[in-house]
Amino acid sequence: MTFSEENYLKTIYHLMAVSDAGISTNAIAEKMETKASSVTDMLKKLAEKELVNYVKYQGVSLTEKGQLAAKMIVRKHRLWETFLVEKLDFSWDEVHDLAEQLEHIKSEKLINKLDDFLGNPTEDPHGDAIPDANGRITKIEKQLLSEMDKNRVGICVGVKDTSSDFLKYLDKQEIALGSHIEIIEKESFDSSFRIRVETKEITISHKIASNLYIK
Amino acid sequence: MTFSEENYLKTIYHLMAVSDAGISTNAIAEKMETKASSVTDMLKKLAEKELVNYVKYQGVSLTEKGQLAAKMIVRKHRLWETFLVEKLDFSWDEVHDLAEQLEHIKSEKLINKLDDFLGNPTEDPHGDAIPDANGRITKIEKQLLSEMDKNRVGICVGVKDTSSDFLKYLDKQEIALGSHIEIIEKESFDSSFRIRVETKEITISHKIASNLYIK
DNA sequence: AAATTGTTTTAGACTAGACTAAAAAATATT
DNA sequence: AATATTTTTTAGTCTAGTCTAAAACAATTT
Ligand SMILES: [Mn+2]
Ligand SMILES: [Mn+2]
Ligand SMILES: [Mn+2]
Ligand SMILES: [Mn+2]
Repeated sequence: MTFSEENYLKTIYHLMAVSDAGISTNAIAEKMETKASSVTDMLKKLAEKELVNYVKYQGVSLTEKGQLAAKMIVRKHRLWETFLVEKLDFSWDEVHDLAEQLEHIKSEKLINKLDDFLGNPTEDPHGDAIPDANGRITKIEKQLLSEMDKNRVGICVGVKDTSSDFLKYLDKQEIALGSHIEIIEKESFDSSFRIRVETKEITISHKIASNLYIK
Repeated sequence: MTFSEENYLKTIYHLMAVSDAGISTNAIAEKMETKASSVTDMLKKLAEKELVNYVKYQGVSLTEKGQLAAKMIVRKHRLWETFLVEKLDFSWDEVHDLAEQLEHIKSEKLINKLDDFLGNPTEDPHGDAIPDANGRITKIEKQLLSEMDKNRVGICVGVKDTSSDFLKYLDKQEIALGSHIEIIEKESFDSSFRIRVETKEITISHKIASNLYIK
């Protein structure tokens, strides 16, 4: 499988996690910053290889085979991110682009040894689940901070937006995975939140709150 | 720089280490298992980018810029090999092909952090020197076992042939980097060697002896 | 139901990197 | 010095992956 094929599979996989319906050509093109015509070409090729179910004009979905292949790429991506943060001391906002390269290294043995070396982690530095060697995923029940009520407490276990900008903002506010969070007040006017992070009280916008997962 | 360009640079670099003269198109083609015409095309492109000195029909050599670029690829290759053996517990005959992939990951920061993580090694698992971040190489004086006289003793510090077959043979004979070697006898008839490896006495062919570096 | 708008596919072109076959240049042999 | 052989380059073709522009189809509005 080529780099490009792998990137398409991964994109379709991520889009399927959001909407259950058939994934549209345009949605893929937009996410990959490419043109719809390029997507159509690739979908034909992936369909030929039985990695996707593709019917002209009706969007696309992964086959079982395609799903497993996609999961293996996601597995590699998240294990490499974990390696970079845990072992090489990168910060969580730096690792995504590197993992985009590393996820294409072809070797089952390598990734399984890396998995062992890291102690078989179940989540990556952004709180996202790492599929195991068989593609199995242990889901963690978590909730967006924006959907929680006043006075609730919990632990920050993940981020929805993993952009460098957002992660740096969280660093500045000293919000990290594992941080203890308490909802002090919800401002109905602008939907902002007054929260306590560990011992410190801060105000965050609704946008921030809707990108933080709490358990 | 593309994967392919990097592979050509690396090949030219390795060929230059052997012969000082201009590297021939055919030599590159043979080493890369490609066709001479493909090589010519690429040499033009690399010359355009000022990575090689190329004059039609007269072979090619690396420019300063090309040399540094090649050294950085070799650096990455050897650091990744070291990582695989030291940290992930691969054996020395398994890592080359993986490093061929990993050497193309683009990030100075990553490779320098990896270097630190490994304790800034100066040699890879095959005894080959690892260039530092500036491309500097600490040469180790070493000698082919085949060029040593009877009764000489030393330590095995490297292998010339790094093929999986040869390395597996060495494993079988319990010859490793660091092994104490003593030359007991040189058979003039077939140029074979009777040697002591640590405490064990064995006979090795001339071909084997000419692929072992001793210090 | 027809017309408009938006989406998707097709057709055709381009680039990188490979190949084969033929031409040109260099080298070796007589 | 002329001829034969080998090496290298050129010319032209192919594939993967991308793009633009046009055509086909689907969805929405009137
Ligand atoms: Mn990521
Ligand atoms: Mn992640
Ligand atoms: Mn190697
Ligand atoms: Mn090596």
